[in-house]
Amino acid sequence: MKTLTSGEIATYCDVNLRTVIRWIESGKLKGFKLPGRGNNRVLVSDFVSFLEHHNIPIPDDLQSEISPSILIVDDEMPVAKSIQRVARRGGFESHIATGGFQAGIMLSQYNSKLMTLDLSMPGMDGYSVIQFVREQPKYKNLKILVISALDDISLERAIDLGANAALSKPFANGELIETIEKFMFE
Amino acid sequence: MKTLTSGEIATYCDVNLRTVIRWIESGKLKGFKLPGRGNNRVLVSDFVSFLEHHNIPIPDDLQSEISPSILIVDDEMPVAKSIQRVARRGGFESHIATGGFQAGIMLSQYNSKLMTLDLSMPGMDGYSVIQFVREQPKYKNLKILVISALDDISLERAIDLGANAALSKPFANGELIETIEKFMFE
DNA sequence: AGTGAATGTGACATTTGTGACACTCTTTTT
DNA sequence: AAAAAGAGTGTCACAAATGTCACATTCACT
Repeated sequence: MKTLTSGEIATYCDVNLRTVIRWIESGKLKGFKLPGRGNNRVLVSDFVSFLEHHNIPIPDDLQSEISPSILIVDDEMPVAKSIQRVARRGGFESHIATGGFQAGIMLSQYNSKLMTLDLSMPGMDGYSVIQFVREQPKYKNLKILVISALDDISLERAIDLGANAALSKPFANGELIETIEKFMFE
Repeated sequence: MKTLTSGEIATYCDVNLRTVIRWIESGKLKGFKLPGRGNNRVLVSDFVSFLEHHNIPIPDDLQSEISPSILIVDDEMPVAKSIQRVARRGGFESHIATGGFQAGIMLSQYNSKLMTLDLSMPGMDGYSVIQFVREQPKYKNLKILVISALDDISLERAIDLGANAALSKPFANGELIETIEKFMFE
């Protein structure tokens, strides 16, 4: 149930804020007003259907809202598959990347909403991945779920660097699906 | 997601606004309409490809939108920097990625026309990178220039997998700039 | 509580879309 | 060769949509 402000919509549509407010007032764009002074909010789903209805291109970072997917980054295929199974049972689409390069490409391709990340992949520094992603404004909404066999200190460091949560491996399926759902439903 | 109005395009093309609207309506120029009375907007990228398609010179201030750049993938910063120096002297913009993940993200972020790739980065298999990129239709026009200290057999294998050229390290600057220019100018 | 950024509002300035028609150039017809 | 037809573009006036600006208010932080 994520919402957008009039200003955000103005940015997305490359249009003046004044115009967005007029759209909402005239009913062209469905929205609602906050109690305060009547600041506007628009449901992402309403905004997306508004865009579709007018053939306006949909920004990349909203793509992940309408068809949210999970990117599973793990070099051990069996582990990745088992994560994927849990995700699928929860009804989520997911993709597997077994290397850093593939992960980068796929992340931008699918605009995933959530990325599960193995910290200790050979030759790939999970920390620097977290750090790098967090420097990119494009992925500010990406949720990062660290899944690692390392100790708690390491997990905490990952959180400090910007991961949204961390699970120690091996993980309990119940715990995993719970965490996934938390992030996928925002 | 920067967009242009019909008026701006009219100015760029030194043409009447009426004409621009007709282009859009007839489908010659891709665009979309705002909800209000149907004011037109055109994505900069669509406009640029429209210009290219009709051999119309591209205005300077749009040049930056498409200016092709080079992505330098090498974990050794000094080597990467030296490649970058050569590229800069040739007048090419370039970016450096020191890890696979960063390379993947940057490749999609910048409009890279050429990627230089070190085959033997710790924990990152250059071959699988080539293979993966070549499977992606999105990057079918990306030129891959392998720069590696490995033997000729390895370089040949890279070519077989889809690299466009290979240089052995250490490389001669003259040779490098020559190769870069060959690919950057198509 | 306080402070900077974001939002809403009104009045006003600009830009844009539309329709009808004129102009130019090329192609087709006579 | 002259005339006619056609396609593409420019011009004009007007209405509608959008942008701009200043300012008050509220929001989202510390």
